Amino acid sequence: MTSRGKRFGAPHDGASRPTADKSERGIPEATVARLPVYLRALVTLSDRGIATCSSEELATAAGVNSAKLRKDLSYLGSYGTRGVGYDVEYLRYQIAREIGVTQDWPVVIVGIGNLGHALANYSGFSSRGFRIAALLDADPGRQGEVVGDLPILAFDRIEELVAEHGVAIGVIATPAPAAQAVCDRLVAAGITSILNFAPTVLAVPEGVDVRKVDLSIELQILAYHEQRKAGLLDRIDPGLPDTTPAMPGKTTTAKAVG
Amino acid sequence: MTSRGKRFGAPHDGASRPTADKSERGIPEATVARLPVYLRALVTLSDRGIATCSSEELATAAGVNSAKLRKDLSYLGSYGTRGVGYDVEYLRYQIAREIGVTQDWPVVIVGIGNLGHALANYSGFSSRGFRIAALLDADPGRQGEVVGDLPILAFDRIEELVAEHGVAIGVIATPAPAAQAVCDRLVAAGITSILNFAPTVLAVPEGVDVRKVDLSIELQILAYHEQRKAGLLDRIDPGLPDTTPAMPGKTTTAKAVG
DNA sequence: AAGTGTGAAAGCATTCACAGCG
DNA sequence: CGCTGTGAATGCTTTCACACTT
Repeated sequence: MTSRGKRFGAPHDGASRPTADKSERGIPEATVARLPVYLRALVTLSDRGIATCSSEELATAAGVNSAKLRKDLSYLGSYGTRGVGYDVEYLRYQIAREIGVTQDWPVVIVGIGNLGHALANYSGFSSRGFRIAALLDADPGRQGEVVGDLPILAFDRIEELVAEHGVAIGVIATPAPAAQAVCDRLVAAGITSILNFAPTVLAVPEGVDVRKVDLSIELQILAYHEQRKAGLLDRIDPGLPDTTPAMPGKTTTAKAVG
Repeated sequence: MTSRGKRFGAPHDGASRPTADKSERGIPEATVARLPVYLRALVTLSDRGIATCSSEELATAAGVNSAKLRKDLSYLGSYGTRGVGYDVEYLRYQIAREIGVTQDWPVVIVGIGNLGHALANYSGFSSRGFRIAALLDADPGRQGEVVGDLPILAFDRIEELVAEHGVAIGVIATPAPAAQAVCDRLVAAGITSILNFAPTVLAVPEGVDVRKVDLSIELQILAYHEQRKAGLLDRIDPGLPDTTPAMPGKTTTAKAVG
């Protein structure tokens, strides 16, 4: 999804970016979104001491089918050996390089509430190409507290931190009402990639990428399918309370959830 | 993305499910994934006291373009008025009903570590169609602790809880190594929708939907694009350390990140 | 043999552009 | 007149199937 070149980042849409040239490094967005999954699968295989794997094995470990995997890898180059498969370490390195995580990216986390704490304590950052450069919060009551080795700093210091550490990626873990203002300030400070945990659509200028993680949205998508499964049962075994209870015509004010 | 009918849930893939019949409620998966976003936008408009909106306005609030919004809504029915727009409350109700969140779904959260705590304290559940039925953890040291009104219970009680509360949706917030075993037990207990926060691919039987939320994957996707932006600058202003530092030929053991 | 890499085909999703309705 | 709803066109993604390499 990444919304470079668009004012709003849509959710999970594999919107293609304005490709400079199809031949020149044109990796499809859908493929880019899977490369991290392949990378993790390779790390798992590597940890198990497996030196070589077929597209079938790697695909299984990554939860995709092998045709898709091979097509995806083909955009990176020819890193396999016909008749044999892939060298786990070699492919792992190539994908890490393609993604750009052979070195660590410094990241700032803004909003150190419940979620921010959890993120700050997450141990997987360093092994996956990231390093927390700073924890920021606008609430003076939280500043100074140490969370997972790092002190919470005043949000005001964002410009300084971006300049000093070369931070390009920011994580927003604030309440929804604060998110847009925080986002604007991050962008003004020079941050060009944002991971948004606040349940809000962020508006950003062209050239800034936004991805979002939204618990409620994920649950609601599950609920939709769950309802459908239940509905199938209902048709076999009817007699349960069914559709359209309240909310008669338009303009009524029935309590719809949101 | 939901992987009903597939053994593995792929990440962010809009994999279509085995449609029973195209005419009979065939809402595309990409549309389903956006309905929650529209719902949230409508709630925001509603809170602002706005009674009516055009597709253009709603699309802006939801971060998509109006053609896509109208096409999406057309799968639900004709809930707008030509020349006028949409009644905010009415459309809100219709979308909530379509998603299935006019009543609350009971949800269990498994693994009450840092992230589990954050999820348990998240206040948005009830207003968005969900209710935490129980918090579970396998660690006796955590059991009994009260988090956001609810006590942490032994994971062993899952079957009992599913039966008693009719829980269909489970959230996995355990460490990665525990996730598959927890998942298997949830499925055995009767849960058919899973939201997975553990950085692992889960294998589930047909009929069980899995969605995943993965911080590292999101950050790595951002890193990929960020690297590309930096690369463009490099070509204008060269002289920076560039590609392919270590990792010469295959079989080498350079330290690739994962 | 075994398994990768890849054109070509099929399937989805998005966008266009406008008929049709209030 | 304005704006929705929607076929048709376009573009992307996935799948197929097999030539080709080791």
